[in-house]
Amino acid sequence: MPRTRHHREDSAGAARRILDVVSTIPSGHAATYGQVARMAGLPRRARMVGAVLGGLPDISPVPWHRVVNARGTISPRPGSGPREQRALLEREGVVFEPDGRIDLDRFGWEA
DNA sequence: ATAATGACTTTCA
DNA sequence: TTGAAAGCCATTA
Repeated sequence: MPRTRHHREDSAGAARRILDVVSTIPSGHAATYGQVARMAGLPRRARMVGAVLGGLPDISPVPWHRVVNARGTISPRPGSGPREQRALLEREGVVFEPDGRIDLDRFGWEA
């Protein structure tokens, strides 16, 4: 393993912890990127959570669809991802308001 | 080493 | 409540 002097850990370790947290989000609920980052011990790294999820293979056991942004909406991105995400969440009983947001007070994950 | 990016978040008018 | 701006940080170029 290459030594990256003065770092607490490598990105692989961080990614692993992020995915561990995401894997813990219960069906029918959603957590925010920032929340996942904090719970993974990586405060202020919401963007990294998005990057890690974006790197998941098409078929993955990780419930990536249960992660939304702080506004309670599905973060836009090119491709069919957003549509698929909403479908998966609705399939679990998560309700979307007409403005495309979900009520985090109701469906947010409280660990 | 500098600059641009982006599945983000917080602040402010 | 809303949109713009600024803040943030690892990754890429």
